[in-house]
Amino acid sequence: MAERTDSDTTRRSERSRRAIYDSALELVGETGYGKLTIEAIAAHAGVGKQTIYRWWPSKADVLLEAFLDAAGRAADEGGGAALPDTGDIVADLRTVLRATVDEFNDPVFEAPYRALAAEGIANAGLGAEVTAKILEPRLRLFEQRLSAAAEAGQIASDVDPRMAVELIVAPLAQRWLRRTGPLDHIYADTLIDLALRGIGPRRV
Amino acid sequence: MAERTDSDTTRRSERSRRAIYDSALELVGETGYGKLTIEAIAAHAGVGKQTIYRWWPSKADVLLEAFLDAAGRAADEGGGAALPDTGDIVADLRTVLRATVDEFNDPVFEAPYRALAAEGIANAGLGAEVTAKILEPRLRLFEQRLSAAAEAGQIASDVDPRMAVELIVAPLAQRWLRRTGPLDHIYADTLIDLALRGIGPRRV
Amino acid sequence: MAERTDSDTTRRSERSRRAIYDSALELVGETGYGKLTIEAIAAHAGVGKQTIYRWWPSKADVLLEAFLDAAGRAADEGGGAALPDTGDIVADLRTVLRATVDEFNDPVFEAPYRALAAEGIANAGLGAEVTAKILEPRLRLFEQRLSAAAEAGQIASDVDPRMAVELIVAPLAQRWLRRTGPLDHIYADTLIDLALRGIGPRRV
Amino acid sequence: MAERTDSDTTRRSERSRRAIYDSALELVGETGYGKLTIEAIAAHAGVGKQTIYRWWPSKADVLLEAFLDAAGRAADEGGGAALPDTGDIVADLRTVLRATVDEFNDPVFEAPYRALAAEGIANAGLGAEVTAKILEPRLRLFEQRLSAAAEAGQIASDVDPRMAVELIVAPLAQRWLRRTGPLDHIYADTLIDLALRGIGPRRV
DNA sequence: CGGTAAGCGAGACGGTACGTCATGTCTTAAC
DNA sequence: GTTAAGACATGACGTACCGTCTCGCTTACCG
Repeated sequence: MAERTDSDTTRRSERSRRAIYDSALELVGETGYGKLTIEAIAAHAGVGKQTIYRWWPSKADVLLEAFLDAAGRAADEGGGAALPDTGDIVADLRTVLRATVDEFNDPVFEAPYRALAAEGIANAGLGAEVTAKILEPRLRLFEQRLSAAAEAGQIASDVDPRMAVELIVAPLAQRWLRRTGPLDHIYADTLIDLALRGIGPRRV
Repeated sequence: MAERTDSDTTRRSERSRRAIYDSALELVGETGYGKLTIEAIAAHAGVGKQTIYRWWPSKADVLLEAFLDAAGRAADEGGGAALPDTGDIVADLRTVLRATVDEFNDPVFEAPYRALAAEGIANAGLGAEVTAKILEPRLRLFEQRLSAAAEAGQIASDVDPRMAVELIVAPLAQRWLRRTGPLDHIYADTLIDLALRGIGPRRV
Repeated sequence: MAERTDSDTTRRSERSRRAIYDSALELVGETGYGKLTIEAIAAHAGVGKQTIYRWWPSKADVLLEAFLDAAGRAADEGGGAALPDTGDIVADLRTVLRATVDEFNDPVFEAPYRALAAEGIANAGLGAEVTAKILEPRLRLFEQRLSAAAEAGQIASDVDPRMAVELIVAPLAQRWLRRTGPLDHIYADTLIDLALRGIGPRRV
Repeated sequence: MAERTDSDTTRRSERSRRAIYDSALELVGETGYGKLTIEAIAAHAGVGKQTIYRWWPSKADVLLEAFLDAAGRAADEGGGAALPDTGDIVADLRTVLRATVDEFNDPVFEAPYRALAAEGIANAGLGAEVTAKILEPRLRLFEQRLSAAAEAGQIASDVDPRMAVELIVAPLAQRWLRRTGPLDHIYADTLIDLALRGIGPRRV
């Protein structure tokens, strides 16, 4: 992650990098992404501006790395990578989607991630990075869990797993991003139910 | 729409407003939202900066109104408001979602709308406006069409229409916003099929 | 004075002109000439900007007329035009120069006049007007009084009266304009004494 | 002079300062002080506006320093500080006052100095600076020369030297400032003669 | 005495400059 | 030889006034 440039990275100040990460996350929460300034990050971190420009190409990249760093730390502490697999796909999806809802409602997580999402939507380059480094890894976990469920006969086997993932995840993401409705555990449960059953006419 | 402020609006220059709308839409397509400048809009429109600041609180609002104005004109020309209702919900959804896909792939439409979406995601105030003025009206059309389909027995009648709409619309919107995959007619068709059937195990 | 333009002046609003004069003099005292604004004068006078632009070519001219108007009123009340002539030139000069010192120390008089003087120094056109309408009439009074004194043998008769006037008046004006020293009655008296005697060696 | 602020001045760009001085003097000559613009100075000097705002509080201060810098250079080249002392006070005063007249008639000198004088008259703060840095040093030279003349018996010894200086210098300065008459060598000579003799009745 | 044209208060307009802020590059001194 | 500090050229910000214009209204005059 750190080797964004080909400079000799060995002399890089670890202390400065940490301070920059912390400042970026703190300030984006306080002032919002639009008013987040490289100068403010540098000043708050007690660091020269050049130290930021030397290692990162834009403030979005600073924030992206800061976010990934924080997420990595959280993952190390918590369960980490894989989705739970109790054998019951519905129960497992509930666990995961409810946790996701809680994350989206946690300001500490939400502020930087929403900023990155918004910037990634506007800016294709950053968007590709955000997708590759944050979104896709997560979607792949869903794909794997759903494939396992299909093999276990709990999910239709003729469905493209990627499409299935999107059918479940997209409505929740959309509600969060566009703020089109409440985002709570009930919504997560209802969504899972609906995605599994479909909205077509009931076959007796 | 025009009465954003409570100033006497009667003296307002219609010519200037048109020029500002046109310039905003043109420039956002050329330079992107991030590099879109009030000064550039004013210069391109042959208008004083103050004329923009007098009537709009931010460049996002200029763009929002410009977009709504253009959309209104397009709607006046084209069919306009309601979704088609041929009696066949699947066929109608295909028509509409394929058209939506085409819109998302049309640079003239995409540039300003993507900018507004991104800005609305970062900025709750603008987001509420975008949602209320662009997104919700559209979602309501879907709700109405789906309710009619439910009465006709083409859709499950025990499903919250709003949830049903989201199940269909959100995956497409997310693909577009996050650029997580190709966005074409096949995707639209597949999505409709999947949303109707659900991803649960096939019941015989 | 009023016929600055060739417009029909008969329909001109006397009430507005008075209000503009008063506002100009009041505001120049409060904010200084540099920050004096046509818009502020108009707003304070409850008058449209155009009413000012219609009748005066610049804010300096507004102020000049306002000052002349006020000076004319003061002159009508007070003695008015001529310098005193008691037969004793020294006593008369003392009277007049002491009064001048008092005027220069009176903020109500000083603010607009200093502004006009400064502007007239920077701007030759206005300077000519100020000189012609304020300064010269006053200098001519001095010339006349000194000529009378010369005939009476109280002043050297081989001296150009204009030069004589300047020798007396300029040091006082200079002290006031450049603030190079205290400006009081003692200074006035000393100056008169010195100007009469000269600074050359005493001829026993 | 340069240490107007308490910022570390060591990093300051000498090249920029020179360019700003030159531009200020050139532009004030071309467009006059009223139309002199910080933006124009910056553009003409190839300098950012902020570089001017960083080091000077106002355009008047820029011009003051530019003028002092130019005057300092001129003084280094020419004779510089002291007034001539040939032993003949009248001859020396003629030399100096004629030179002063020539300076006042030289557009290169006149434009910035007149602007500073006018601005200093309107603005007490700048006026104090102008007086302290330009006017007073010059007046002190006159005082010294006149004191020497008094000791030599060429000037009345019972006259306050400061008053004597003003009696000679003020009329000339006023003629220049207020443009109340021609400013030439004859005027200078006449003025000196008159100031020495006084305008009182001739004592045989 | 009723129509009409001017002056009027109001304020939008295209501009220019203001003084501030942040950008990304650069130089310097200190560690 | 990277760092903190911060000056620099650049360029956009949002504001204040400029001088011009247009809008309805009021008011005097003139036919």
